[in-house]
Amino acid sequence: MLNEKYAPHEIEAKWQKIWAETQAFKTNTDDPRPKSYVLEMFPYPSGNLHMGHVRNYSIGDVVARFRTMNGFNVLHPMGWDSFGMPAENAAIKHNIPPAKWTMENIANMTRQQKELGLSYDWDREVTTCKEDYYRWTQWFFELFYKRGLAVKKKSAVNWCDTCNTVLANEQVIDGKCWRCDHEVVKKDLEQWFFKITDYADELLADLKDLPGWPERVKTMQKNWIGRSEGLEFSFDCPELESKIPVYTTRPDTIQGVTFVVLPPEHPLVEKILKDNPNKEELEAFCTKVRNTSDIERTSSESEKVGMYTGFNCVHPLTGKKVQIWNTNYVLYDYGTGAVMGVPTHDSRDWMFADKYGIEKIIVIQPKDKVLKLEEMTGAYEEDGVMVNSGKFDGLTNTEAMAAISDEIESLGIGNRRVNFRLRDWLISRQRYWGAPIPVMYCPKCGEVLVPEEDLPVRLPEDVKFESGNVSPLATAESFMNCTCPKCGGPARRETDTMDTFLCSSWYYLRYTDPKNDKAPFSKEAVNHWAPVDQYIGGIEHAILHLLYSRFFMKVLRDAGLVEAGEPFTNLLTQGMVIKDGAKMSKSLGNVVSPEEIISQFGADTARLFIMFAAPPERELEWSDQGVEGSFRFLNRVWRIVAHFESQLVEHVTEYDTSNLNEEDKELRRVLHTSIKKVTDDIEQRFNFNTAISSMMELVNALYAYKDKAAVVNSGLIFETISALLRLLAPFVPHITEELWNKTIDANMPIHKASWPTYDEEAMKVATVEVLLQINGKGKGRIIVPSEATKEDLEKFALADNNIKDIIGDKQIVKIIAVPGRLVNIVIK
RNA sequence: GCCGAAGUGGCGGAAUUGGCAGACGCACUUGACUCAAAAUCAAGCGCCUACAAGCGUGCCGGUUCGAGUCCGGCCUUCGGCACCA
Repeated sequence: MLNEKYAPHEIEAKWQKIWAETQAFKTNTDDPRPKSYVLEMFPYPSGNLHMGHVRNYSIGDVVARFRTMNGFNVLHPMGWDSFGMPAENAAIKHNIPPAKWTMENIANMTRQQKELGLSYDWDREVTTCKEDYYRWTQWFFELFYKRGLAVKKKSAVNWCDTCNTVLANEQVIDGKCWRCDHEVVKKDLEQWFFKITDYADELLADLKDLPGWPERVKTMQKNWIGRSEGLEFSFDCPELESKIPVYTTRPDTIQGVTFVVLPPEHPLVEKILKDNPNKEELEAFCTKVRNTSDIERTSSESEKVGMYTGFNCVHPLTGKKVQIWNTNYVLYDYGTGAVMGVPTHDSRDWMFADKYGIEKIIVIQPKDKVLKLEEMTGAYEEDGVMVNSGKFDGLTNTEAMAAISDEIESLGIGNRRVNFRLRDWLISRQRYWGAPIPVMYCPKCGEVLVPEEDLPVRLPEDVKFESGNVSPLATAESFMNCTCPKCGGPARRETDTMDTFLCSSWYYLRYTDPKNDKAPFSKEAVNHWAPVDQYIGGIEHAILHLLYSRFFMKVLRDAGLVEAGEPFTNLLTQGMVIKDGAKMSKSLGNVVSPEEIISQFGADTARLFIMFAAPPERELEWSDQGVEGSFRFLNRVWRIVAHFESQLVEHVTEYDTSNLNEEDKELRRVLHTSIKKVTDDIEQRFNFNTAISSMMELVNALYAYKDKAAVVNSGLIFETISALLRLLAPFVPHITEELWNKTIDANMPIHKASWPTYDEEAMKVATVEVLLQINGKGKGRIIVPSEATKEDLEKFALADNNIKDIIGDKQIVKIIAVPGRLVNIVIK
């Protein structure tokens, strides 16, 4: 007998225990069913789950359980992105070893995940800070190194003074550190980079092969990669015995060049300063610009300032003298680090030239008016016809782009070129809690990789975390001193660790073969499961993790380790969970903890509410009253099943559907309509909220049936409740498992049951209500047989007394009849 | 500035292909049950209205028998990129 009352905590604990004991969600690679890999972004073990996690995992769990019930062999694993700063900060603050802090957090969060009833194969759990994982992260570093994709180079890099480490470009948000929000400064340092730019073209081009990704994410990646096509060519500079290469996307405006601008970092600046009569002034200017913060310097609102260097170069097409200026508005790390100045057709150049009285030449005239220098107040950047451009005069500027590029190329002074905004990925960090970079420095042999068989390079434990200017690893002598594998002489280890984003760039592949100690994964396992069929996570990784993983996958494919070139076939980006219109945060005091909700209502209610309150991609406004509503619904489900328990235990699995009374027919119609709706909503649209709505309608129909039916049809009730529980099972696994076990099938757990199917016949109705319209305005309704044709509808409509009255002696222009919906009579 | 998404009751949201706007839920109102409350059940619930009618999906216009949905022009909000030459 079912309890009269729904007692969530009791049944949730019971089933979680049974699932664990029976290894209910264990996945085998050699299972013959078609595979489906469902994955949620693994968390950083910060200590406790928050509502964003609950939303993420609930979505993933619904998809995973739904696919299992639909006959797929589903891989649904969970793991820990467990290297990173917070562990190290905790070590500094509370004097706890990072590993201990991390593992304790993992234990707590695992408990919380288990309390949510998530269907993970816990045997495949992956923890990036464990040796059996980071060994392979180091192995991948070596793979990249051997392929020439991991290089140490000196450049101006982003440095965060609070975190005491360098950052990748992707980790700088509005000039600030992504972690601590402090302003980032530039430093010239020698650092390790992954050459993601080698794959820029492919990373951009392959976005079109990702129809299962949100447009928004693809656009963000596209913007980030920032491809542009243009022309690179040089200005000859005999005065400095040198050439100045520049890059432009507007070769059509070359004849309008009146100056060339260099940032202070440009290599030619040194030569310019030497013996310069204005040396002091110029030097002071350059120093001032260099000391401006990056944000200020790269803001389009900053004033453009400059100084004439006193030198000139020669225009390659006209032979005219072109002044060379030092400025603050050129990015030295994009293109060639020098730019041609065309005041008339570039707004930045206009502002600059205007300020310093530099010559302006119009080379493009718009089609509909004539520009005059004295009337212009800004640059003309639109299309038009070429003027003042010698043999190119009269061409449209689009034609001139090609013609001038051809000319420059044939003169041998330049080439068409593609440029990217994307920079190489800076992967070294001056921090402790990360995978050590497996490199040694030998006085004789130089930079040497740690031999593969010696991996992992273990993190030492005798380090000082607050090490000031050196990496913490440099404080561990036992770690630092090593033997060069090439010459056997003494060597020193690299003291930097790897960016945690590197650990997370391949974890989804490790799940396919998590215990392999011969390789990061076997080809059979990885090619069976990869790519991930459905990936679910927050939009904040639109560039960072999702771009790095795509890069990784392509490199691994080129190395022959995997077949697929893209890691995630379909991506669902969930919206944030907010409360009172703002992101939940401690400082705002609007945090609702998952544990609180679970202890009050149970995990099923928490999961149901979070899936019902909003479609997954949108923000979700937390509502305590909404949670109660979800709890109420589960109670309604419990009570209606309990109400029909005596009929259910009869197990009438077959009954005559050809001779049903009206109440039976109506319930059966709602049932089959709901099965179709829920299936389509989950499978095709991820509209879990409307799927739940229709299950609520089905429950409402059961209550109506309870009140109206004179005789209860046991077969129909069995069919209905058996299907209802299965529809609900992916969302609320515990309550459905209990009800199923007690009333439908005690031998087969509901999560292994097959998804209900619908019968189109049952969805049909005998009659439908049709709207009658005159000139598009509703004038009444009639009930007609549902199979009534257009012609029938017209007849019915014209026979309607009310319609007859309205028409009177007016002329009927036409009649539009839409079967099942409406009849519109147009009269004059 | 460029690119993208969104704008519907008191609230979260629905309307999948141009066909009855507001499903489902929350809140609220009324009734039943109760000494009473909670729970539950039933009814109502866009605006304006005594009713009929009228109005109503950010704004202005268009296409159409018919527009939340399509087209043109705006406005607002959010997100990304932005001195990238």
